[in-house]
Order: sequence, then structure tokens, then C-alpha cells
Amino acid sequence: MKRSGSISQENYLKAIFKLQHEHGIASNQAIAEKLAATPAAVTGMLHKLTELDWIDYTAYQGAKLTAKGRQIATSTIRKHRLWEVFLVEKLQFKWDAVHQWAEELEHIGDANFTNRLDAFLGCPSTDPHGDPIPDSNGDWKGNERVFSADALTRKQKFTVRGVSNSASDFLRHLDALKIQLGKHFEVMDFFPFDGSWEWKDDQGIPIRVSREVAGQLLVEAIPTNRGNENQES
Amino acid sequence: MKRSGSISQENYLKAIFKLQHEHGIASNQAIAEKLAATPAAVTGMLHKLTELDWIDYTAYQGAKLTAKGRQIATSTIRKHRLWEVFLVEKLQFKWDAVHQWAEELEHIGDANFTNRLDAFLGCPSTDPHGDPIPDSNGDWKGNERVFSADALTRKQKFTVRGVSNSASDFLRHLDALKIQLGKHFEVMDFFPFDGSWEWKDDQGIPIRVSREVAGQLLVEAIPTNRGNENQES
DNA sequence: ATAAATATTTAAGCTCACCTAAACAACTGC
DNA sequence: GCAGTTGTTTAGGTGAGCTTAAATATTTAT
Ligand SMILES: [Mn+2]
Ligand SMILES: [Mn+2]
Ligand SMILES: [Mn+2]
Ligand SMILES: [Mn+2]
Repeated sequence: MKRSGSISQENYLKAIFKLQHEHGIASNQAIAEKLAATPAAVTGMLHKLTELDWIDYTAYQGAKLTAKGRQIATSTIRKHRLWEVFLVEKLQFKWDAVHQWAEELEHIGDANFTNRLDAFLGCPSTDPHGDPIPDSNGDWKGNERVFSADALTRKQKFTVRGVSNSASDFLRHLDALKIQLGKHFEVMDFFPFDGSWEWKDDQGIPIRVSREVAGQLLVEAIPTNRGNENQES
Repeated sequence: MKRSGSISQENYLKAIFKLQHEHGIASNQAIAEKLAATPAAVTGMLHKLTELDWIDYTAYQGAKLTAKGRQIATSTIRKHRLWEVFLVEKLQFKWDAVHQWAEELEHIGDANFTNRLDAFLGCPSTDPHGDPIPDSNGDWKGNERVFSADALTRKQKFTVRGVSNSASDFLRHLDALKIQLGKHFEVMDFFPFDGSWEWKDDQGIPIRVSREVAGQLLVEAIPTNRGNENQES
């Protein structure tokens, strides 16, 4: 089996997929920004993707994926995230170094290839940044209990579940703070002056976290034993 | 670190590298055949590679790699063969299915990436087809004791070491004959009529091997205990 | 409602890597 | 040595995916 679309086409579909989730529709400008291209280039490609029936596109309105377009987009995202797991788990890359390579690897391999990679990696459900990995049908279960760390409240215990920004400098900053996915913390204090926090980790070691960091960190609250609000059976 | 050359350029360097080994120089026509392109396309690319100082090229004469060109070529071959090992050993692909994917994967990753992949695979010295894997300096030790199976002699015991043709249909034919790399055989008979052979494997099971198969199979003789000709200390 | 600002499309042109067809150079046979 | 064959290069052109600049559509502000 060959690649569904060209590398460029797959990148467009991926961008449209993500923008559609955020804004309901992908505007020309937003696509252009995400792909570091000019709006003129985007218009041209949107025409081509419309021809291929991978998007529905109305001039001046924006683009939405068709079923086939969505399938290609999610399969590309699946490959991207599986390769990132491979690079971290098997090749020992740091989590801030894998995106650039995954951006190339995601365009290689068919469904059979991807399923073998998936099996080899033990069918992981999230990538090294906490993002969910779609299954071969393009479906995945998001964790609804995850929310941005800037919405935490005092005394709350929580687990770090992901990042909403995968930029290298942010990830390296988290390394410096010894903040890793899966690690447990408790909110000690919040400082309205600058929006910063004091948390303490499972060893009782305190850290200071800026508003910028908390705003891009995804966490899941740990229900307290006595507190029983919003508990799922 | 980014890719040394474009994908197309790397494919040209790889082709020139192999042709140079076979014929001392890479002719326009031979390159064109290997890359399934027209001679006119090759001339154009040879000009570009000359500009980049990756080849020495004299019009109407042919191309030879410079030191830098050789470095890029061997590093691409290294990546190709390491990925083939990965696909067979880790993703359980059959040896006739890996070349197509390696042809794409070989263009991804820098030296650090490749060295990590190499380490993860346990620094293999040959790929699934018995071809040697260059080290990070582009050097490798060929096995001089390897020769084509059609030069075997009666009663000779030998080990299958590689194939000089990696085409899928040939590899699948070897699978059907249960001929695998590393397997031991003994020559039972040779039939000059059609150039075919009878061999028997380490279980004593006899197989018939055609001239076409023997001519593309690489083997290494197993020295007999009493015979001591050409023995290295 | 209209003017200004913003977003999008069209127009023209670029680079890369390829193609075909024609011109040209280099070998080959005698 | 010259004709014919083979191999190579040049000339002209294509398509994908870009660019900038100009034209046009849409949205926002007054
Ligand atoms: Mn990524
Ligand atoms: Mn990509
Ligand atoms: Mn191969
Ligand atoms: Mn290749």
C-alpha cells in the first residue's frame, strides 16, 4: 500500500484536523500559520484537497475534513505519536527532541506497518507528551478529567498528565523543574500577584511554578479519600 | 542536524557509490537505469552534485564520489540497512518486504539518530540480506570468504551468507526452498545439463536448486576438519 | 451605511526534479 | 578514416508546491 496523499497534503490534513477541533472550521490564515506557508499557497492546496474529496471547502469560509480526509489525518497523527513513543522508549531520546523526527516519520508506512509498530510498542495509549494515540480506526478516548493546571485549587493533589505546548524550550524547562508526566504533586499555595504557584512533589520537595508553566500543563485531580464529589463508579 | 542532501540527491549518491564499486566509475546510463530515470535527468543532477562538490564529473566520462559524497552515500546505506534490521527483527516483517520501506526511512535522521538506532539493534554487522552495515565512519569489513554458490564443488559444506539479488520474488522463492541466512548445507550433486544442484541441509533433507538460484546466492565454505588448505590462524 | 481594516483569492513567477525530442560526442567495425 | 551505432548533453517543457504583489471579498468600526 502506498501513502494516501503527498507529504504536503498529509500535513495540510493534519493541520485542518487540529484547527477544526479548536474552532469548528479551519481558516485559511490559521492553516497558513500552522504550516509556515503563505495564505496564497494555502488557497491553492485547498483547491487540490477539495478535488480529491478530502475536504469540504467554501471560498472565504474555510475548510472541514470529509470522512476520507479525517481518516488520512488521524492515521498520520497516529503514526506521528507512535514514532514519538518509539524514539523516547526505544532510542532514549528526550521528549523535547522527538517531534522534529516524528514530523518526517509520520509520512512513512501503511496501515499494516503502523499496526506492527503499535504492537511492538505495546499499544501505548498516549505519546510522550500525554497526547492520545488514535487507534487504527482513527478513534481514541480522551481523558475528560484532564484540565489545565492554572485551574487548580489550594490543597488539591493531582497528577501531571500532559502538556498543551510541545515546544522544546518549554519541555526542557519542565525537565529543569523535574516535572514529568505521571508525577504526583499537591498545591501548597497560589500567588495572585504574578499567578505563580507553590507545589510539592511526592517526596515533599517544594517547587515554584510560574503562570506561564501552569497555563500549559495538563493535570488530573486525585480524588481525596474523604472528599467524594464528582466520583465516577 | 538536517539531512545532508535532498532525498533525490541522496539516492543519486547511493547509486553512484554502488556503480563505482562495480565498474570504477558511474556512467550516466547505469545511473539512469538504477534510478529509473532518463539519461537527461541524470545529466542535470550530475551537474548539481558537481556544484555541491559531492562528485567529480567529466562530461561524457561519468561520475565518481568525492570524500564528502562518499560520506553521505555510506551514511545513507548505513541507515537503509539498519532500518531493514529493525523491520525484520522488531516489527517481524519478512525479508522480502523491508526494502521498500527502508528506501524511505534511509532519508530520515542524523548521525546521532542513526547511532541510537544502531545501539538499540545491538550494532548488527549485516542486514537481513547479508549485506554489511557501514559503521559511522562509512567503513565496514566485507567477508572475503563469501562467494557465489554457483562456484561450489561437490561434497563441500557451506553456510548461506547472503543474496546478490534482493528482489522480492527471489527472496520469496528462497523462503519456499527453506533457504535462510546462516543455514548450513552440503553439496550432494551438480547437474551440468541445466546447471542445477542437489544440496542437503543440516537435517539431511535434500533440496534441488536451479542455476538461477545458485547464481544469486552468496555462501561461505565450512572448512573440513581433516582438510587444511587456506586456513587462517 | 460607509470607510477602514483584515482576510482571501488571483496572477505571475520561482525552484526542484523530472520528461521528450533533437543535437552532438564517442566509440565500433571494417 | 569514415559510417553507423551508442551514449550523452542540450533545449524546451511539465507539475507540485511554493513565493510576492495586486485585486477582491468580508468583517469591523464609526
Ligand atoms: Mn509531535
Ligand atoms: Mn509532517
Ligand atoms: Mn534494501
Ligand atoms: Mn532512497
